Amino acid sequence: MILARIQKLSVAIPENLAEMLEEEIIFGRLKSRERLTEEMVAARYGVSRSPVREALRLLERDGLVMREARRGIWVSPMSQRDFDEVYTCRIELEGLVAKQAAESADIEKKAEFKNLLSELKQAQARNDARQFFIVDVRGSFLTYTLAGNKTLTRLLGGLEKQALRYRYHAYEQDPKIIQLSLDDTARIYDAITAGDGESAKAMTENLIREIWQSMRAGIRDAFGEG
Amino acid sequence: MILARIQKLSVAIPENLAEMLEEEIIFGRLKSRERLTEEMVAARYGVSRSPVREALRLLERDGLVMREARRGIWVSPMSQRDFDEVYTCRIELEGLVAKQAAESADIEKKAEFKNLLSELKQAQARNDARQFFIVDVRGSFLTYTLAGNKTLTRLLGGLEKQALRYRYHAYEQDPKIIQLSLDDTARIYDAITAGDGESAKAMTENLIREIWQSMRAGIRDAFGEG
DNA sequence: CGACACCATACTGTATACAATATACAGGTC
DNA sequence: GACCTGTATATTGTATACAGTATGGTGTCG
Repeated sequence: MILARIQKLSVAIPENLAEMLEEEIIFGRLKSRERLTEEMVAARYGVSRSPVREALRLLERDGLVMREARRGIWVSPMSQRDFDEVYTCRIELEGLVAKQAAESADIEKKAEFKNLLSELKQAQARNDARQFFIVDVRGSFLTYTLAGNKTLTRLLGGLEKQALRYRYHAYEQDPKIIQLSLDDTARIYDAITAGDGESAKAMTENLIREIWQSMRAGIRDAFGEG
Repeated sequence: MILARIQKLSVAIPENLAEMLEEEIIFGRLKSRERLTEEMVAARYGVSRSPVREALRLLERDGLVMREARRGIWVSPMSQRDFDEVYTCRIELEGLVAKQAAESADIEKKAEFKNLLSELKQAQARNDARQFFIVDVRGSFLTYTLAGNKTLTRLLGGLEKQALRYRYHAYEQDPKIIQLSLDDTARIYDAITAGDGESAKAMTENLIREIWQSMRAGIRDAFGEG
């Protein structure tokens, strides 16, 4: 999703717009509660309001913006409450997808995890947070692909992005949070590659729960309880 | 969602259109794989293509229609595979929502379950399947409201509808499947009202799993493995 | 000074017009 | 006859014009 969008803009403008806005929101260039007027977005990207409206519907679907009928659209507010919601859902669904991914027999795809892991380490070494998160998302999508459950992928797509907003914020506050993410991610990848569904699930659930707990106080301090 | 839409059509046309199309799809008047052209829908409901496009985006979000860029939109195909996907996700998420609903202290809302249950029994006695499912959906949304987890509600909204398609189909094949649904539903309501989150969760998971298994063969016979 | 009504403005919501693209079919070429 | 190419048509995708509504300010009245 993120990435790989140059020169694609000629087709599927709404999807591409949505991806670009997504990035703006995840990486905090569009801030929580900031208003988005259709005309502003249209002017900024040099298109008309029609594709903008559809792009905003897509963002709404993924919980990145909130619409109030006939009033407008705002970047979704962040709060500890929202964070809790996203993470309680993630625990269940990421656990399930890890289990189903582990049960896949697609050895070649599983081998990809090794490359991703080294890319993650490189990004971390270079202190390139943006790249780190982009690769991390690719890892998530690899997991989703392995699981081969389209419905689950659809649901997780809309959670992953919200989660990433919080994770990127946490990184900005304290860059060494990446270390935690990297260790966790490596362990998850290993569990999936090993092919033991039940333990992959349990590990994933535990790891996400850990991250959740470690980030929780900081989120409250930054955004309030909600 | 279903229901309560007469005279609201003046505002929020896309949402209302989506609800009506939703019903058409769930109750099988729009069949699996049937093509939907924007102009056809627009003409049928006496509106222009703009709100139709947005309504179709909403249906896409909930997995009820599939879009292929620049080719068109089709009612999502049903299959045992898709059914399995929806139900594996439902087990996790409905379990979670039941737990969180049980933990709510909103006694008045919980009391509503009693009324819903008697409505369900009436609908069953009258053999009014459509009404049965409509009330059942209201029960689900009451549970979601009690849980007070907007993110979870957003995710479940898109699963519930897909699930209902399969459940309505099963009903058409064999009307006494409603009996199973009623018993299950009553037990779930009781568990939530009792306020024991963990057991509400476990019960819900088991009950959904039971329904899943009982319907699975029939779904394969009707729609193929996928 | 406060409250209410009115109007201007800005924006969302809808309709329509236009552009671009996919599909089917006809005709030509090998 | 098989395959390719070009063109007609249907449908999606985008731009623009118009309608309706929420908001903020101004003025008037109590």
